[in-house]
Amino acid sequence: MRAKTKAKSSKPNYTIREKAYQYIQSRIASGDLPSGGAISELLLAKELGSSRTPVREAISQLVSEGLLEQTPNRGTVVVQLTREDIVDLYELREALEVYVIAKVTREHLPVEDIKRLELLSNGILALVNELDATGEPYLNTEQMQRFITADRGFHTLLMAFSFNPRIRKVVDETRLLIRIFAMRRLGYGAEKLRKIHGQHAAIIAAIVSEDPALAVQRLAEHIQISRQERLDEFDRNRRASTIERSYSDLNL
Amino acid sequence: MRAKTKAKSSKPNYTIREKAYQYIQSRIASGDLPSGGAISELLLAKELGSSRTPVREAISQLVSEGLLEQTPNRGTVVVQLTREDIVDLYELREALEVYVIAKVTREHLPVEDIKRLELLSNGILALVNELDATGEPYLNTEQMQRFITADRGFHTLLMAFSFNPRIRKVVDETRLLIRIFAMRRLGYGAEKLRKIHGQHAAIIAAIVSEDPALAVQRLAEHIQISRQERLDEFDRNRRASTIERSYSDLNL
DNA sequence: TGTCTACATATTGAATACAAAAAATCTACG
DNA sequence: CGTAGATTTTTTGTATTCAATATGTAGACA
Repeated sequence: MRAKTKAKSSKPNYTIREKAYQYIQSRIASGDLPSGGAISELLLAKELGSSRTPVREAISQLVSEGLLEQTPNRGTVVVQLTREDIVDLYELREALEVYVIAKVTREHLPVEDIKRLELLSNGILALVNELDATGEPYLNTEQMQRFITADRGFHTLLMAFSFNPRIRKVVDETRLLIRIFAMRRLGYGAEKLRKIHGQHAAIIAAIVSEDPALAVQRLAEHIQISRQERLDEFDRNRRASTIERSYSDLNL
Repeated sequence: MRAKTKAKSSKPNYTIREKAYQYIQSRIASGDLPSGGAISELLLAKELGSSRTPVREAISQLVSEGLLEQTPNRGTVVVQLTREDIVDLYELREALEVYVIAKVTREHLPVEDIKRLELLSNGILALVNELDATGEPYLNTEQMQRFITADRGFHTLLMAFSFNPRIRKVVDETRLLIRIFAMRRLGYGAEKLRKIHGQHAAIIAAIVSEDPALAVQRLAEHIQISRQERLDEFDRNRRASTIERSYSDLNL
């Protein structure tokens, strides 16, 4: 097995630039800065109590990571994913995750690593039990947060086993974009959670039985299901906002 | 088939920042700024006749693209790929290219697109003929350039058929890094060219016969062979520079 | 001679100032 | 009224200045 990769990304970074980066990203993630909304360097600088310079640099970075979009001499806006963007992002994810799981499965993953995957997977099962116990139909916000952490952790850990920081970085950025812009997922019920847990468990089983083709097939399917959900959501939102717009058109 | 994607990346960009970006990148690509060498904002600004500001922004972008490496309050250096970096980069390429060729092959590529691939592939064959005709054992610089163009074009075109600009971007950046830092390939002879052409032709054949698995296998092998060459080259260089260093150590 | 501290120098990070371009507003004219 | 053009305002792009941090060096002292 490959040695643990050098930790070159250890940047405590007390720079204002980094603070600006965190600040802007969190405001995008929270939906505070809406998709398609304009970004004002001056305003952000004021809010941060800094000059425009570090804000500009943070914006540059966010542009290169795909969260913002810039047109010269015009300005910067929060990216607005199209339907095709979602498809493209999921393809990218699928290509890389599938590659990694094939590699990982071929290379005989240590038992303790399998255990860690199962732990994360069981976190989802725990949420199912909570729902069953309380009788609530859907996850509340805090539980939803735990679900996202567990689900994300599962995939992140799987990617970590590739020992390829570059693949990891691309997948992380891809997942970030999807999460921020194509995911307002609400109302996860016990049934859906059970399905997802089942998929994760099936993937782990395929890894344990050292069947790369099966692992690939199951992970690909898992991702494609997730993709379809995002697309359905996107279509629903678009239909909704189109209707909304029609109404406001009538008001003119 | 998917519609042609919107051309959002059309930036003529007369900004100094963009000039600085081009300038620095070309100096890295030419080997003028050596791997591991320090980057001076002030010096580059002077050379460009500009201030540090646009240079800084260009540097930021190059950092995010992986050509430069930055440590806060210390400075910026041209990235120096390790052996593992090369392995990682080739894995990334393989994951994405393999995914794309599978997709493309399944989707029945139009004849004219196949023709375009063949055209590029034949460009390599033409070089073989030139070598045979002139009796030269190896490609000269100009021919080498044409080979790189043809070889790169083949893969780029293949990726273009995916109609996924995000995958294309990642592959492009990956290939750029490999080309700049892990490729000082010289002395390509007729035999090597024939092999590469054969591999390309075999890949095209697999696409034509609409056999995704075969196409995948052949492309993967093609990439892995290239990877091995880079690694061998890397090891040779390292051995050479190690010996060199031993000598200079003796001189102390 | 070796090491530690103080000072000098260089370089990055950030703030401010200025210029140029685009957007918004206003005005004159049809 | 509406529109074309001019003017004002805003915003981006660039230059310059200032501050903080790190590096290099010289000299004092053990």
